[in-house]
Amino acid sequence: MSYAVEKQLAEVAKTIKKILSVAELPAIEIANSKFDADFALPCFTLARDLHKKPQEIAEQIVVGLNHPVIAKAEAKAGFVNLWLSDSALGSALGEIVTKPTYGAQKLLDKQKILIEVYSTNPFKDLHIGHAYNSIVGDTLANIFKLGGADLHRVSYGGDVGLHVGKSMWAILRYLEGDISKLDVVKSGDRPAFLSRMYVEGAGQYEEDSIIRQQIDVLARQSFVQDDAFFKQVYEICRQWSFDYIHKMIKKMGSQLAEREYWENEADKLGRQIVETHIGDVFERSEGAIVFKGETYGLHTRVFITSHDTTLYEARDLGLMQLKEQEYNPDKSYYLTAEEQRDYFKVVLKAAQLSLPELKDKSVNISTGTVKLSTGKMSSRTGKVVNIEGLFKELSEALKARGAEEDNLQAGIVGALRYAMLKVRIGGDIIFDINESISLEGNSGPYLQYAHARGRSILAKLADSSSTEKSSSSSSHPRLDWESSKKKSSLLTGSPIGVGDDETGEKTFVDFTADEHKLAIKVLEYPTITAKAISELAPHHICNYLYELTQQFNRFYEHNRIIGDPRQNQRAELVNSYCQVLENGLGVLGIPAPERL
RNA sequence: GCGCCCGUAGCUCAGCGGAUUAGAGUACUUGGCUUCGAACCAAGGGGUCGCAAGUUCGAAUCUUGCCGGGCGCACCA
Repeated sequence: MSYAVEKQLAEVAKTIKKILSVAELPAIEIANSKFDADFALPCFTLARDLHKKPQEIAEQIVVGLNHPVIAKAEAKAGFVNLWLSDSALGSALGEIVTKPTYGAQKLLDKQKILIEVYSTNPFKDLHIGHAYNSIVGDTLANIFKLGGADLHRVSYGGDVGLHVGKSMWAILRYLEGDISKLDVVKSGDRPAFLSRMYVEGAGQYEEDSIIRQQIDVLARQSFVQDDAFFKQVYEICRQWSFDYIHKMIKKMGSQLAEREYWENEADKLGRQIVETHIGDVFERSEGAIVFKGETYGLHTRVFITSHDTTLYEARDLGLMQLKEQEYNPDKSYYLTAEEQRDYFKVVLKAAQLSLPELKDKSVNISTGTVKLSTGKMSSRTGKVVNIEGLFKELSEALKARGAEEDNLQAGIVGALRYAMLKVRIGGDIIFDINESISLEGNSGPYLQYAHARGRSILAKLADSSSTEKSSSSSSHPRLDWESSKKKSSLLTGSPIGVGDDETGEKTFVDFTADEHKLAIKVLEYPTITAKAISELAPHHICNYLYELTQQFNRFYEHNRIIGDPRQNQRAELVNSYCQVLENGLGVLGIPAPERL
């Protein structure tokens, strides 16, 4: 995707190359915000090639540069500082309204990408770490999509193994052979019930060696499932879990996976892969089947235990194979916590050797650990925070601050997602519930508020213009003031808009300093999306949107929109701003309600 | 012990394919609502960018070595 500003700058770069008669030019950067300029060209690398001082080169460019896109150029400290002309700015802004997907890129065009958006274990509780992982997964999926990828969301559920044995042991004990006892558990209580059962089984496993043996038997049963009663109970409870997981995923503002893989189905395939490669990839050791990673600078891991059950390692191989068969993707992304980083390297190496057709399609992105700051929440519960408890806390805090009931959910999602997405993926994240629900400063609600504020101005304008005129209410109220004007050249949008051709009325004739600043910030969006896509870094979008809304709030503070002689132009500008903000929030999975 | 990740303002973090005068939020101090939403804006104090060398005209950013913290290293997921 090539946006107007990009094209304009490319033209300027061409001109500068001519002035210096060089073939290559460093990138024209967005100027540091502490300087007044829009863009800057550093001349330091040029200095080496041309054997001149950077400042001399900068001055040479300034003297020679005469381009309609550039209103002003200045040489300072080895940089050429550049200001965009009003006409260039105006035509670039027009794109935002005409392209609803403004910000989308083609960096990943035609790539088929698979991403595991959540990997949860049924039977166990969902805690804040699951929330973080799934929110990051969902947002990365949005970013891949923004990059033009053929994106597929999948998930993986651990429905076999020891943890299932632990849960099932406690559940079966509770039932005492009578499955109708499950009916007593009301649907709202099911997650808590399952969570209690798991905790009970896990506790007994540690304490009692006889129970441990019973649990081991049940764990094996989760694979084979040849006991009818076990199977019946297992399937009901697993369904309860998945219903709950789906509910929570949606509540966090994330999308469900289009294909949900279960360990159950990856198990057989995984075992088969391991067993057919004993000798060339895997080897027997102390009764288990292992992969010796030391040969490759990694460590040894067990794939099939000495009790002849598969481990996560083997099942992951099966999963990779399954994904390959069903999707044949170009890239397949796995999101894991950092403690799984080295684990994943081993599995990937084993996969590379035993399944060469996978090549290096699988990529692991590791996130840090979610830690709670020592707030009242962690001290009260004393342990990991259950995800529903988190929702409750967020909801109460928002209500206490006077949030409208209708938009409570939007606020919760905004606060939670933004708090988790605004920092770089990879490091540990210190989650402070009080800070995350704070409506002030660099927060989700700040952005949502700033959006609602802008929309409310536009709505007000739409109202006044529709009451003045015979009210033929448009389906797009926020563009109503447009109807009172002639079709603006902004909306037709000359492609490159260098302003040579001054035919027709321009919505943006000139810009005040404040308008110019806001406009430049709005137009920075595609540069940011490109960065977020290539680095897989949602936090760039967060930071940008925060700077954008800050810029808007400053503008709003000092400039009147309704009733000002420049009303129409400013409304257009606010509209562009709202559009970009809404687009950006959309990528983050944060709703942008018209009112809060 | 080996490997990976991380040390930037009191706290939470951006900035890291070097480049104009290290930035935000929060907390603290202060000013601004008869005008489009004050969940806002403006101003102030607060930093040996963990330490030390090296590369460079120039390093928070690259290299090396230390120090400090987290995680992983055989049958949990």
